[in-house]
This record gives sequence, structure tokens and C-alpha cells, in this order.
Amino acid sequence: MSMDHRTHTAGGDEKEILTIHDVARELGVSASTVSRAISGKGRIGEETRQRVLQFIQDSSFHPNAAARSLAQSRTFNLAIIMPEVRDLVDMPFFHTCMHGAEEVAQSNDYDLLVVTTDGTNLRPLERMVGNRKVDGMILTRTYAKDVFVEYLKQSGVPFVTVGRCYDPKVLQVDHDNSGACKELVMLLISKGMEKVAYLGGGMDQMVNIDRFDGYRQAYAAYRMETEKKWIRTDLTTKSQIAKAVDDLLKVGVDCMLCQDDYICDAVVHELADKGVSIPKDMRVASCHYSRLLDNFPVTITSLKFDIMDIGRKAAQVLIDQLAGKNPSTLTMLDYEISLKESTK
Amino acid sequence: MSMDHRTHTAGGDEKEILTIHDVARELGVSASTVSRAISGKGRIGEETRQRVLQFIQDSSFHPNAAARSLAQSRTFNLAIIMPEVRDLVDMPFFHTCMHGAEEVAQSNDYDLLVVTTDGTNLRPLERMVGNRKVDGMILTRTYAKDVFVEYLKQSGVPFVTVGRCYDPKVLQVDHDNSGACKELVMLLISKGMEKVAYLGGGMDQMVNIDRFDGYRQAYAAYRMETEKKWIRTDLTTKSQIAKAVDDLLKVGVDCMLCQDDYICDAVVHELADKGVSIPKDMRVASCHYSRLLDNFPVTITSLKFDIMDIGRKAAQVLIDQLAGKNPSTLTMLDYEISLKESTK
DNA sequence: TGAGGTTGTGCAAACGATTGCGCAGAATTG
DNA sequence: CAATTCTGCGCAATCGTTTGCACAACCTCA
Repeated sequence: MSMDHRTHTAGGDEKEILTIHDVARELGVSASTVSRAISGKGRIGEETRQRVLQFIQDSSFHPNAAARSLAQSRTFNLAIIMPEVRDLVDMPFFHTCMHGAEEVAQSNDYDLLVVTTDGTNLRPLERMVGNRKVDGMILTRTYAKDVFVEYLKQSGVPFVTVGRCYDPKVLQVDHDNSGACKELVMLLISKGMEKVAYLGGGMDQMVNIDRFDGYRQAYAAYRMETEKKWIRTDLTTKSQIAKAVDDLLKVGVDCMLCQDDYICDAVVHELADKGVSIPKDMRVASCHYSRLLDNFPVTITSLKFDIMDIGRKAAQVLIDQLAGKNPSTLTMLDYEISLKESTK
Repeated sequence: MSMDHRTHTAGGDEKEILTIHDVARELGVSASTVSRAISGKGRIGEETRQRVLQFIQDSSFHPNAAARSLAQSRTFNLAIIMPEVRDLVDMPFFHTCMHGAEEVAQSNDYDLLVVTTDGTNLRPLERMVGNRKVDGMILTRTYAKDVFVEYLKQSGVPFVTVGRCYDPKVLQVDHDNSGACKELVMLLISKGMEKVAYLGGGMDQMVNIDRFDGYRQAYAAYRMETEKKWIRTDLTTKSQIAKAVDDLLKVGVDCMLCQDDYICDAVVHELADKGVSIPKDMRVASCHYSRLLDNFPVTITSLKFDIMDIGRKAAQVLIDQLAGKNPSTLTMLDYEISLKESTK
């Protein structure tokens, strides 16, 4: 409404892009002052501070991210490295994890950049790191020998892994896969299932290594022995799994412990096809709950992990690290054992 | 190997961060020359150009993204706006779409930023647009009345929608949902299923509006009438769907056309529970194939869309737009009608 | 009242690229 | 061979912030 002689703010086109200098001129202060008011760093009078903040509130001013980035050598970007998800199996995990990470990133004024890789191609990472497009990275899915971990370590970019990492100096966030499996198997044994078969695969991935480790620990805790023929850690395809189920039925075990929901799904189907009733003729449990397990007539005993939370925590740990707080290297998240009909 | 007096490149620590000036000094040219060599714009001698490019190849130089961004007023970032995915239903679509977009973005030297929203909160968008963190945006899932579309339109940021948009001036990429449904329904009718029921919901979303529209068009094309009691466009929960199936069985229809895989899944289960055999007692088709449909004993007639491709195309159209080429406003993608047992 | 500290502010130099302009020297022209 | 155009390159300004430093004005205490 004010009719002062400088009318450029009165034009119908409010699209004009303001810089910190415009704000400064408008308020009769210097750009430094505006900058200090915004950042809260440096010496500035409380009154001036409020005046600047108020003006900014009312105006359409937003600091230019590129300029800020250049001056401060930080981008306010995080990247999340995702595997190529083959089919529906992994998607819920990684997507939900990403969602959690983004939530925390946003609420800390960071943006989240996605990079999908096949697990071998370092190019996209190198570009990002080289160009300095991100302040830190979240690595989902880690391997026993991991080129990404190695690359990031030597690159000097702060990063956190979702899932355990073989290098204890690396920031990592994970559910206690090993502990959870151990507890589950001990529970099964204590209920009389002394011969628990393990159906797994992809033992190059840390998460699978951990789960299998928990299985062994349970037997060790009871000073009992596992038998080689109960254990399968080479399963990938549905037909391999079906075959393994077949074999195990002949061997005669008390319970089939499935490394993940995908394997569990295949196992339940195979048992149904064979007319083997759960839990009467065979018990089944899964090391990882997902909605897949809701599709069966019988409810399945499983481990429940809060996936969204692992994404959130990963982002939080990384952001803490960037802020100079020293978050603990290993963050372990809770699990829940869900006992259902499938194990009597 | 050269033992000139400036030995700083011979140090063990190769981590040093190079700027364009370092490169220039090393080569005895000016920074402008290096810049021109990289960008290929401006006048520069072919020989010098090669020399610079060669040096950069061998060195660890990467242009600083922030500086480049500031100077050029562009970020080489795209954002993809994703809905919060409730459960497993939508996830494959949006995740796969994102994956496709990222693929194309990467191969054009763009990075992709994810933003998940509940469909109403504009804040994250405003921040990005205000800060100028992205050059363009991909909007997945559009509504009949869409606050995001309206915001982006007035903000001036280039954007493309995945799925039709009510405003024909907006860049949009979609499968021909309407045309595909029309063709499918015409096919069903021509095979003798004159009473095709429609089971849908969420009619505030463009994709659902389009599919239903195709259904109507098919009848219009044959100059036939639909009956109100065949049509349900208010279905959300499994129990609602089960109830609708019930009702439709009493009404007596020839085929149940399901708006998506989720509804189809519920329908098939309900029919199985009721002991209604497909296709003997009832025919079923889905307007959207997904792996969900592979779980049934009977194969399901459905429309197949290449989801990854829609993400790819969306990114491509947006990038073309940013590059000043004028991509056509509406990009329509192919579909495939997959006729299976469920419709005889 | 004057020495010493504190407080609020502005100046100007970064940050690392891009780009318009000018200027030599080479190439082309009549 | 002089006049003109063309080529390749460097200078310096620019993009929009941040931040170290200088400097007044004020406050405090002996």
C-alpha cells in the first residue's frame, strides 16, 4: 500500500527473485547483517535481528542454495545409495528405509538424493563425490567385501551403512539381526524343536551373514550341535527353495527357519503343494516379517523390524556426524519376536 | 615422473582438491580456457582443447557443482515428488517409476532428489523452489484438483506429471489408460461379456478417472448402455470390495473389471472364498498388471504397462524441456493387452 | 576522565566456476 | 601490401552468500 517512489515491489509480477542484498538495501543495513540475522552466527543486535527476520518472513526471500553452498563448502544434500531391486522382494525394505531417511533429512533442512546402482559401478558415486554434490551418504545393503565402502572410506566423504559393516570404524545402523535370530532359535529349541533347519542364500550380504550367525549362536548357547544337512545357504530361485524343502522333509527336521520373507513365501507354498500341514506336520518361521506373510491361511512366527526407523536413524546418525557431534559407531535397533501359529 | 621443481603433485597424499585454476596453472593457460575446453562452448583451439581434456582425464579434477550452479543459475538436479505409499500396493509403481527417472537423469548428468509428501503439504516444495535447488520436477500421481500442479504452475519451475493432468498446457507423460481400458472392455464385450462390472475407487486421482472413462467409452462405441448397479467407484478397503463382489454376484454380471491389481487381488480372493470358479462362474480382468496377479491358480487378463519406462520418459521430457527443445505436451506410452484364462 | 573491554555494524575478500569483451597475431581478401 | 576478418586466448566482472577484520560508539571500572 505504501506509495514510496521505488515502486518495483508494487508491480503485479511478484516473481522477482530477491537476494540478500535486496533485503539489505530495503532495510538500510548491510548484506553481512542480513546473513548474520539468518544464520544466528556472529555478533548482531537483537533488535536488528528481529527486524530482518520479520522482513524475510513477509517477503519472498530465500537464500540461494548454490551461493550458500559455495561459500560454506557444504551442500545440505545427502545421498542414499540403493540397490537395483529385482522384484517385489526387496522393494518394501529399501523404499521404506529411503522414506524414513528422507523424513529426517527434510526436517533437518537436508535434501535426499537417490542413486541406484547394480553394486559394482562406482561412476555415479565418483561423480557426486568429485563434484561435491553431497555432504554425506547412506549406504543401504552392505556386502562382506564391499567396493562402495572401500571407495567411500578412501574418498573421505562421511557415510553410514544400513546394515552391519565389516569395518567397525564405519558408522553403521542396524537391527540386531544376529541377536534376534539367536533369541528366536533359542525359543524354538526351548519349545522342543531341536532340529531347526536354516534356509538362506546370498551369503555375500552382511544381513544374511548376521542372521545365520545368530542361528549358530543359539545352538552354541545350548551346547548343541547343528547338522550339516539341516543347513542351506545357497538358495536363490523358487525352484531351488522348493527342492531344498523337499530334501529337508526327507531328512526330517522340526522346523524350517527362513532367512527372509521371500524364502518363507516359497517354503509355505511348497509345503502346501506337498500337502504338508503347518504346524501339524512341519513348523515354519521367518527371520523377517513382511506383508507377504499375511497371505497365508496360517499365521507365521517371525522377527519384526521397524524398517522406516532404520532409515530415520541412519539419516540422523549421519547428520549428527556432519554436525560434529560424535555419534556412536554402531547403532542397534530393537526387534520384536512375533510368535504365531506356524510354530505351534 | 617429471622432476620439475614444483613437487606438490608428487606428495603421497593425492587427496588435494583441484580447482579450475590449478588445472590452468599446471597447463600454463587461463581458467577461462579450461572452462571452455570442458564446456565446449566459446572459441578455443582444437589442440589446446585436447591438451586440457587429456590433463583432466588423468588428474582428479572435478568441477565444483556449487560454483557451476551459481555461475550458470542451474543445478543439474531434478526432483521427483512421491506420494506416501500406504502399503505394498502402490510401491512397485512409484518406486519403479523413480528408478526409471533416475536412470535417465544420471545418464544426462542430472541427479535426482526425492521428496515424499502426503499430497497436501507444500512446504518441502516451496523450500526447494525458493532455494533454487532443482531445475525441474517430476510429479507422480496427479489429482483432479491438484495443489502441487497449481503451485508449480505459478512458481514457474519446469515440471512434468506422470499420469494425465487436467491442464493440457502442462507437460505430461502417461500410458494411454483410457484407450487401453476402452480397448479391453470392447474386447470383453465382443467376446460376449455384455455386462461388465467396474470395480474402482479413489476417483480423485487422474489415473482412475481415465480408466473409468475408457470403460464408458467402450460402451459408447458399441452404442450400448451400462447399468448403474454394475458400477462401483467408491471402493477402498478389502471389506468394501468383498461386499461389492457379493452384491455384484446377486445382480448378475458377466465380468468384473478391476481398476487395479489391488482390487483384483481382493476380488479373486473373495470369489475363491465364495466358491465361485473363474472363469466358469465369473470372469475377471484387471486394468493394471502386477506380480500380485501371479499368485493365483488362474491367470488373469490384464493391461500391462511398462512402469520403468514411464519414469524414463518423464525424466527425458523434462530434460528436453530444460534444454530448450520443445517436447510435445502429452507423451503417450504403449500398453499391452494380456488375454488370459480369467476371461475364458 | 581515560584506559580497556564490549557490542553492533560495514567493508571487502573469499568460494570456484562462467562469459562478455578486448586484443594480439594469423589468415583472408581485393 | 594494406585493409579486413577470423581465431585463440586472457582479463576481469559476475553469480549470491559467508566471514575475518576494522572501526566507531558505548559501557565499565578505577
